[in-house]
Amino acid sequence: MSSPAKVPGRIPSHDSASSGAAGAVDFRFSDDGRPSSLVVTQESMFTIPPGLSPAILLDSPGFFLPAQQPPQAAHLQPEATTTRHHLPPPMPDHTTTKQSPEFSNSGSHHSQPPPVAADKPTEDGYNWRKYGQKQVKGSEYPRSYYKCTHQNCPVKKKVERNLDGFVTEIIYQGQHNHQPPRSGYAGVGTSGQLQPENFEGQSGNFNHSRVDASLIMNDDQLSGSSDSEEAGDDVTMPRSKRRNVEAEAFDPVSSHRTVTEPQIVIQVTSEIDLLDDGYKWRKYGQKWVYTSLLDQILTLEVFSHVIRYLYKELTILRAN
DNA sequence: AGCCTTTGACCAGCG
DNA sequence: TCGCTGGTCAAAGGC
Repeated sequence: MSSPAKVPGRIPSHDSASSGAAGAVDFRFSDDGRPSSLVVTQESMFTIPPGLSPAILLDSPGFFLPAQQPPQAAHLQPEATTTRHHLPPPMPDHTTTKQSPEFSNSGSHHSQPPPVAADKPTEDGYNWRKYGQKQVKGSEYPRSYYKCTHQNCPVKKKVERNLDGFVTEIIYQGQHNHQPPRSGYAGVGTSGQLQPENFEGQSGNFNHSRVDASLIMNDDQLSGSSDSEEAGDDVTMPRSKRRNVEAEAFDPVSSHRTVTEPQIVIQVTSEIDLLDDGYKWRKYGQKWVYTSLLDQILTLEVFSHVIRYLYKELTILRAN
């Protein structure tokens, strides 16, 4: 990536004005004007599949990956009252005794959930091997270096976590030349990796059987906000400031309170029965749930809004 | 046994 | 050339 132009942007996610944290993504462009990389901040909300180029993402309705999302049958929950337990919990760092906010307040009477694997790379569907860690100048937190463990895969990523284990920044480099291992997310195992193939060809497949998307959006973000500027009015906010705002939005106290505003929760199925949310679960039943055609249409509608919003925002930013 | 993390050393780019 | 810095290597140890 040579002399990239860094363009800040935001992914509309939770109602950041209330309690949700906004995922943020910086698109970087190479000299020829083509998107070259993504920098994702506050990763605990969204994980951008590292194998996808920004250009591909814009064409792909299913590019949001939950960092840790319990697999569920696809469904919509309009007017639902939800708590932030829907949020993928951040991954605590074992080197600190502090509990992540999500754990420390997730139900005051819950027993302490077992700590997630130490310094575990983000659960974005790929397996990573940490090959270094360093305290970089100008950064408050140590930076960890990961390589994709797939054979001959050139993808690397740099992850910065704060003392609570929250990912404060993640930078992907390169493109995967393979599909994510189907056997599960990072940390689940390394077996079952697929043979290298053109992953890009699959990127737009909305019905891909992996967990392809999980969005939690409020009504404003669904009802035409993509046509207004309000959703992106802080697009020009400096990244550092934006990060501070996001940090505030992730305040442990506020993030746990019950949210009463109408929300629509979209969760797309996963093949795996991995409920890696920090708690231990015992499965006591299984049942086929048929998603109605209406639900599927609504799901596509939501993603359509998101993609249009992102594309528009990107276009505006590039024009400036 | 195999894979992973840790961590000090080493390397390369830059001013 | 030297020092600084970010990135990578690789041995050691853990799981």
